[in-house]
Amino acid sequence: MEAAFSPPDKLGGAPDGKRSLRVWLRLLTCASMVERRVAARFRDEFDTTLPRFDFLSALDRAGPEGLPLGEVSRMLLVTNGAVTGLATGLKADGLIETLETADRRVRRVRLTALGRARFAAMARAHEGWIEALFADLAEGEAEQLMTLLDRTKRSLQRTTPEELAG
Amino acid sequence: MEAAFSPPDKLGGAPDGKRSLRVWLRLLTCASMVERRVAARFRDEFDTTLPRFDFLSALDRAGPEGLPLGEVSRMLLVTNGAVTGLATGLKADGLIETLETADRRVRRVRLTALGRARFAAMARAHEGWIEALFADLAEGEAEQLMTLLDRTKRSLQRTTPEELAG
DNA sequence: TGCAGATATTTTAGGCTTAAACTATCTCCA
DNA sequence: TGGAGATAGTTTAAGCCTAAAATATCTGCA
Repeated sequence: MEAAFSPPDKLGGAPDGKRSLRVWLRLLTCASMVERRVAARFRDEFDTTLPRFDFLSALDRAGPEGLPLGEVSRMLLVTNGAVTGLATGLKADGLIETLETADRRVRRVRLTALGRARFAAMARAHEGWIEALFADLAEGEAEQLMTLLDRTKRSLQRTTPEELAG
Repeated sequence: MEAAFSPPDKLGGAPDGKRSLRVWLRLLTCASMVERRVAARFRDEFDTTLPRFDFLSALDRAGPEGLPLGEVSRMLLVTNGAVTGLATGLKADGLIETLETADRRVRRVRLTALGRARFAAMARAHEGWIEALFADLAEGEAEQLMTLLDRTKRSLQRTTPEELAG
């Protein structure tokens, strides 16, 4: 349906590649800034890290059933290896526990009571930080941004690794 | 970059905090996806990494004057320690060289001829990847996104760490 | 039934990052 | 002039990430 490449486009001034590049750099800068600040807060106020928070968040949503590590891996967009390490640490801290499963290859984990409590406090704080960071965006702007980011995400998903080859 | 967790999604009557959270998660997801794909390309086609490319890119813009490591650190938004390590590796590969400076605390570096050549090839490829990844965004959408990201960046900068305290 | 291939996780090796402590050098002013 | 404090960079300890190899277990089919 759609060409996998864009022809040279001299119509509007800057060529397409440059414009995409500028969008990407701004996107990256914003993401880095937020991440850095949030990570600092998590460290200072909860003595924890963002990946650990993300892990707990996934389990919080999953409820008492818990989740297999592979599922967590897919949700967090990180490799199995990374998840294994996080799970080890969180278990050592008593925030998660392992469940018995029929398939013994699978390691299904869920929050402990302590884990739930800790996560609730962190999530509340986290929401406040994000709200403060994005406070200058008007409601309409936020909606617009969200829509454009959705379109961006779809563009990224459509572009398979093979198409990118060159 | 870090993976996203997804908050419960209550469309419509969501309070501000939730909307900011959703914007942030989409932003993070997009940034992570691009970063992952670009990193894979750099590894497969040039046997290098994104941070190294970013370092070379900063030096390329700087020209024959080069840059002090501290300046690079500020441009890349990473700590001095990270920059020291990257510089060590790039120098070992013959891509950068150190310049004499009056202030002997300062280590000013610039691209070698080899570094310039390698960077040029990588930059060309990089631009193509980014263009392909964002290809589905119409010209107007890209402009709009850029504007909104600028506003976002300003909101982030306005929000000092102190204000974030809770 | 039994084995080949699929699947889930862990391990390993190597790179990046941070914060904080440390070294070297410079600047300023009493 | 000489030392206190600022500044630039390096080192260290610890955490996260990846890709790829290794383990363990399961499943399907001849």
